[in-house]
Amino acid sequence: MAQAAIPASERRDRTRRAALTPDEIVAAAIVLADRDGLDELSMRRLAAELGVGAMTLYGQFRTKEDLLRAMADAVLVDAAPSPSPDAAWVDTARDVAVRLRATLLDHPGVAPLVARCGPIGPNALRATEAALAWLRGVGFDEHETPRVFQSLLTYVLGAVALEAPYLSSPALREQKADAMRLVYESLPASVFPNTMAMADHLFILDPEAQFTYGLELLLTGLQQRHTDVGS
Amino acid sequence: MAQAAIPASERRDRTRRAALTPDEIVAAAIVLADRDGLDELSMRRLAAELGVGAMTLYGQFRTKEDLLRAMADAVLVDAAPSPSPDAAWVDTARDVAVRLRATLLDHPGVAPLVARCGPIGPNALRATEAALAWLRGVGFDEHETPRVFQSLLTYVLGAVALEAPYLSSPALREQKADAMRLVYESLPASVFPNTMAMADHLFILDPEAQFTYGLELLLTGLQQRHTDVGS
DNA sequence: ACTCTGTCCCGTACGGCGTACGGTCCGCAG
DNA sequence: CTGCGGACCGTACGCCGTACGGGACAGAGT
Repeated sequence: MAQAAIPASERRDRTRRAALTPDEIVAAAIVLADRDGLDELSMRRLAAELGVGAMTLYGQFRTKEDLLRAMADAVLVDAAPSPSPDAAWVDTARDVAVRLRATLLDHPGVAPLVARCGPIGPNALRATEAALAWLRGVGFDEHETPRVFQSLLTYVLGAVALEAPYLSSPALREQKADAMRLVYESLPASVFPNTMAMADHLFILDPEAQFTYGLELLLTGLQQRHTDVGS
Repeated sequence: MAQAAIPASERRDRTRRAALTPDEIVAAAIVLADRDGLDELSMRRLAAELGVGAMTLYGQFRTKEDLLRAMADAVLVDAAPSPSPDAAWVDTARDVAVRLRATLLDHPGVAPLVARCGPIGPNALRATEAALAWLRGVGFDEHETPRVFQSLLTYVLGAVALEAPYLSSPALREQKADAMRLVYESLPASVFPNTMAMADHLFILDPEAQFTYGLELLLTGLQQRHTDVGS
């Protein structure tokens, strides 16, 4: 093969390149997943984006699954709560939930992976530990703390799961919008009066306000529970 | 080709079979997805399960995506709330949330699709309409109702998203369990004291109780909101 | 200077995927 | 008997994840 003819610009500097690091790969994978959607993320495409051959990636990740797990965890740097001593714990709770949601929605391609992979990566573990320590610190006991943590996490992940698809790729977003318009225009108003009346608030408008609403419900319940149990 | 030699038992009764219906296909797809996991659901395998060729399926569904949407919706028959007139509305709310979760966990292979596809199928729309009508009936106004509905849905879907992977296939369940055991055994207890202390309650034990706990938080908040706003 | 060795990198190939296309077979209407 | 319309599917194409084996190159040993 006429390999000598390949120009240096496409050869990605064939002189030893300090090895393609896992972090470079993960970063590129996240960019690709967020831009084109998770379905469009293939090992070949990712490798092409990095200017290497597909099999090169398998030097750093035994499997595509491994890479996906790494992506899910990479997104969770800075997910730990940042309690300020002079703020009410409810405000800290709200803040961490809002920040986590924002982080995940910044990475709509990666968001589905976070729920699927579970909190087994180093960043996820660090954030979990910090959250648990904080909850213990504000007066929840050993039994209550994991329940509270998990409840908040559940709500945030649910909200993201419902929102992220609309952001994850132009194609999917448009397809959803089409389907919804079609439904709302051809739906018999006599059978679905409430759906029609509240359609706008149901799915489209102001997901931020919707998220806040449910979060406040949760926090109200939490506050009550907190004072009931003691501390 | 020696087609005459194919026995009738494998030919699936070549005499006109009243056409393979979409519902048969969807039912078989759900069984397959729940048994082997969503990743194992391919058009070829599904067709083989039904005793037909792969391309036969495309007579009923333009695309695999269409089939997945149909599966997501099929699971939602009976998802509508069943309010009994002499029960408190909070109890009805709890009941519908618990039932939806149970339904989705009965179909761990299909559950991820429900969040991804949105409520655009006929069953989903029927259930949504019924839920909205019920909420209006118990005193939530036009602005509040979709918020409440969406908040409950968010929590249930989040909970299912966190639980379903553990049920969706033996392979994945075992892989997760392995990863978690490994983490919990090789984790430096000095850095992760809280995670270690509460590990059992965090992820493994009694997801049902965990779900109920967060649901009660949400219902407490809802109740307070309900009395604040009026009715 | 010349080999040796380890490390990175990747060309090739295999089996499986979704699905476009163009038949083939059948029961029935004329 | 002939023709038709619809259910069914064999084949093929371009992707996918990834096992395998080998090529290129830096530095160590002689």
